[in-house]
Amino acid sequence: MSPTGLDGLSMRALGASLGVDPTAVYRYFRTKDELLEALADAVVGGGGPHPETGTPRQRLRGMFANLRHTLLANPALTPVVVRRQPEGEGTWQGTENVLAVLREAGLSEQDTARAYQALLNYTLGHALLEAPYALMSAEEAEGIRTRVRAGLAVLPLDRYPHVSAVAAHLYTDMDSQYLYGLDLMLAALPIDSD
Amino acid sequence: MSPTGLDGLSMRALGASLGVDPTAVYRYFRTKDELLEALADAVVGGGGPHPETGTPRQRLRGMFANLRHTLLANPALTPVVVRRQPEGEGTWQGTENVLAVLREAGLSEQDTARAYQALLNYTLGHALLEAPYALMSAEEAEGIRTRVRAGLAVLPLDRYPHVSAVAAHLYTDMDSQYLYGLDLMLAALPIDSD
DNA sequence: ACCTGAACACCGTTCAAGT
DNA sequence: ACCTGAACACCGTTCAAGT
Repeated sequence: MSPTGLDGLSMRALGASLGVDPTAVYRYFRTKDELLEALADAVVGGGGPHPETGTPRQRLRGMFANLRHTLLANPALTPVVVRRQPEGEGTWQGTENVLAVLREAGLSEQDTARAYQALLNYTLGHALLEAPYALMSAEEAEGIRTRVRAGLAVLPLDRYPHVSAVAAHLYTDMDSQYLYGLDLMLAALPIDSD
Repeated sequence: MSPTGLDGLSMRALGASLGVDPTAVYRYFRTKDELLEALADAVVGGGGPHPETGTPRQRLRGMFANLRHTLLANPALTPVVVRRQPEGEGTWQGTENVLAVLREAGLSEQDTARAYQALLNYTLGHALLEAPYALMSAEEAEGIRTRVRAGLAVLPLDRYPHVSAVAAHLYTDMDSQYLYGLDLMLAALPIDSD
């Protein structure tokens, strides 16, 4: 099995694919980590003011689904982007946008901060969790989920009745799993009803 | 900086600390991954039937807070445990317990599966996210959070008014961040009121 | 100014050889 | 049955030397 993700990016492999000595890269980046940070910055870079429409909940839903999409656009870089300390235009603009929606929906400063953090941590954590799957082919990922469901369905019925009963509904696609959890959080936010 | 977490566990380092040739370990484990799986199994092992008390929400809260605690008890192993395919007594018993509470609280099979998945993904993702912090000293982790908050508070007020306003409430301790998000999800579950 | 190539201090893993 | 030690194919990184 050839290495995937970040393991596949070695300074030697990079040099080879550039047709250059592996150590030549050190003229431009002091360490491999610095190179990865630069790549992570490029991934995040895009975010403009991005005005979403609809109810507060719909706008928040769009913003975080969008963040998840950005994080998973280059799954090999997902861990690097997620662990990056928050900094840069894009990050701050994104934070400001979310906080504005929460605040204008009637949440207190405390609740705004807590809700933002909860939604952010959920999205970052979920991206970390699914990055390895995003790195494989769709068939490969589906194969794994199918195998897990089959394993669950075959458990002794007398000891694990509920697991057997709902096994077919578990380990579905990651998109709907993410959105279901996101909607739970959004539904519980103390947003003014109008 | 000496390597931390899994990077610190090399076959050579392991051999040295056992006072034995590095390759001797290969008599007992075929690969390093197999060794790590065995360690992950040991981490998960404990879970008995574990009857919690209180309302459904309280019981679910306890169960997932408990799972997070188990996952972070050995932060270096958190990624290994989280990515492990579900298997073994402990895992299945834990799943059965959660599903039972959800089902008995009046959720449909579909909703039971989806709610379980959402709570599980949130907890696994959050553990992945905070494992690096659990690996450092409490002072070190607090130092990082303080620095991030300070960075946020110092942003230009006219462009990021909401960020500046709530900066002091962001990046607090991980325990309350986790519990706040967990409570949001639990609050939104369609549980029978009695 | 930029690239090369040898070298250092590491990895995981294999395998013939020792006891 | 268990351990050793050399070896293979890798890493990230440094640095003197070349152009």
